[in-house]
Amino acid sequence: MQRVGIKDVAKEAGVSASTVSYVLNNTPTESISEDTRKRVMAAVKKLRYVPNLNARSLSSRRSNLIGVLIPQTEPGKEFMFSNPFYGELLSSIEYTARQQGYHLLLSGTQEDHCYLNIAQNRDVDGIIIVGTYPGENLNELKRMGVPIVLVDSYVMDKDFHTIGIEDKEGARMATRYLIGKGHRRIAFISGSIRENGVNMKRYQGYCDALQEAGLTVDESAFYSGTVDYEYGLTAAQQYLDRGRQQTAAFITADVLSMGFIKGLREQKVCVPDDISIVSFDDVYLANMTYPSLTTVHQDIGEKGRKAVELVLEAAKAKEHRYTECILPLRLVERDSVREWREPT
Amino acid sequence: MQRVGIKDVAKEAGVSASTVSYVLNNTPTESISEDTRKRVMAAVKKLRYVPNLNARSLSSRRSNLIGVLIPQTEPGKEFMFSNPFYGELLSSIEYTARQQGYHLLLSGTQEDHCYLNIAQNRDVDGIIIVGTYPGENLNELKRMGVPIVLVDSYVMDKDFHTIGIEDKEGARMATRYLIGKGHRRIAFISGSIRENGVNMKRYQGYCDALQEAGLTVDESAFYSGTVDYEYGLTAAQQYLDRGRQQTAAFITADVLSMGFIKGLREQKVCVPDDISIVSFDDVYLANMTYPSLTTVHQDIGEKGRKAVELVLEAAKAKEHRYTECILPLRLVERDSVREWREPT
DNA sequence: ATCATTTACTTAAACGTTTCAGTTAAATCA
DNA sequence: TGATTTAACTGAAACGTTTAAGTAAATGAT
Repeated sequence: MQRVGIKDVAKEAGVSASTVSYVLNNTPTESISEDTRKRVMAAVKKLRYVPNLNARSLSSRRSNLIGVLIPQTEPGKEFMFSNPFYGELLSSIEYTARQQGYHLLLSGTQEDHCYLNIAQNRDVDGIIIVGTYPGENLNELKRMGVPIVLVDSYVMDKDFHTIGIEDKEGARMATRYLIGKGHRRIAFISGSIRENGVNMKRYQGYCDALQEAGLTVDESAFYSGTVDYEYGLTAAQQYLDRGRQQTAAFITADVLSMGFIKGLREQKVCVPDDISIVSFDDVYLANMTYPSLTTVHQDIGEKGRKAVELVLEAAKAKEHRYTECILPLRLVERDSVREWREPT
Repeated sequence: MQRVGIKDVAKEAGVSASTVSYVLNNTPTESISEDTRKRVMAAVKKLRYVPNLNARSLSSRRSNLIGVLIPQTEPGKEFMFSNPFYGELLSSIEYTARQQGYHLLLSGTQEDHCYLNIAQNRDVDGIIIVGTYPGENLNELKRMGVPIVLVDSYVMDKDFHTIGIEDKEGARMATRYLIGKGHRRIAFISGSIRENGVNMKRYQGYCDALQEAGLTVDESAFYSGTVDYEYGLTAAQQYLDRGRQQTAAFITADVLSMGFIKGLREQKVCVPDDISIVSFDDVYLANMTYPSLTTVHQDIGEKGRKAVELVLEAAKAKEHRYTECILPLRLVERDSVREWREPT
């Protein structure tokens, strides 16, 4: 099975291999006559030539490849998309990249350090990392001048471009909204709160809103686990076990809310009649479910587009300039919240 | 920024580059002394050497890369994962591939023929194509000996391995189930019915079940659009416009059901009280929603695993042997169906 | 002691591009 | 007219691996 290479095209067109390369790449510093250009293109078409991008990468050190790392929530858990948020984000990244002639090298991230490989191995032009990772590995990444965009990460390091949202402000907005509806005891339900993480920021926003309103932050209103449907179910059980002390909950992910609502419903506790919920993300799902979720909307599509934009910009720029991009949020009112009047 | 290459390792370890290569690849035909092996590994560690996979691909014609093509339902539509099914499938594929040391080259597929590029360009070891595509392009693919696995496609061509499910039988099972619950007028709601496509098979199963039971296949019970939430909403409107003639519906995708249920609810029509629904796929979502969906369960994780298994098996085998894999289905009973007694 | 085999390597030619540094021949300029 | 520039190419050395073929020393068989 002989591949047709650039030399075959050259022979067919009666020119040298380099000329073919210049034609194909439209190299701006080289001048090619209209005639040769046509002959080359004809040969390309005739022989069905498609350039081998591996060879091109090797030679030029550009690969037209973007590495994308998506967190795999649990080590053994097969579905990294336990949160549909990632699917939507990935989809947007893929689409945007493709429009610009880039392909995606996709990998989930567990405990191992496979993203190092992705970076160094294939000469990717840039890397988009979704979520945060242990700092030691990030340091490894820094030393290999590949541009890196961190999505939803609060690693404050000027060597990485970042793109995120106003997590704290969004959480504040959500909590305030519940307070505005008359709620005084509001649960906070989220994945794990690591220092400087997204959930931490959201917790801060939640606390701020409570304090502004003169309400106390209650330890027993705090629920923390993993960001998935299962923990939503668990949180519901915990809520019931603790005696249903809150009339509302701010939940940091739609998928968590789904589990929470389901868990409650199994015990005949209804949303929003018995407890109101505001959640976060506004994934596609949030409007499909019953009750539909009142949630903090973030533009996931835009997040993906920006991530690609940033990474390609950085790849093309010669000198490193740090960029940060924070996307706006807004609250979308749907059916998971009701006004609350304290029974007298 | 000088990359550390195999030569640097060789120099450090005091051996030739090929020896390093042999050590790294554990080439079974070469014998290496324990001493050199250790020296090489030490040098690798010391210099932080990571092999360049592009060069390796170029030289060996193996890339440890699997191309994955996921359908993008509509040309302009950004989210190829309009159906969460694809996200779950992709996730499984990614995980399985990674366990075996393979990475994914991901691309959506629109009208353009980008999957040709993926195949030829990067020397992918195999391609997994989800859904069906215009035959002409498939012919192009055939001529470049890359193993190809078609997922959920009824292209009957022994040059492609295939993996799928008993679509017809599953639909029959679903429809029968509704009939067993007393329903006599059952709608069929699906995406477009292309010749030989998955939806066509499911339609056949639906028809079979009706005919077995002596029921007539009614034109006005047939709804066809695109496989997404939006069409679910539309179908609901159509159902209402046509005068709610059916007491049940077999819907060929969970995501369609979600839209359908939502669309009905907006008009105060309830599932399962007013109309029963059995759908297909059993995506993660199907159990999260209210009412939870009675649906034909397929093992999406297994589908992904099998796809990778097949493609890698084919990549390693010297001679081409056609394989086909059909996964079993089962009906999962949840809350979207009720018994129906014809009012007298 | 001699020849054949095995072990443990090395050399060098691919793999298919890009790109720097020439090399012509024609066009332009003084 | 001769010198200089420009347009249009070509040759060959990278890029970082793999791998077939070769070699020298050590081992084994006769």
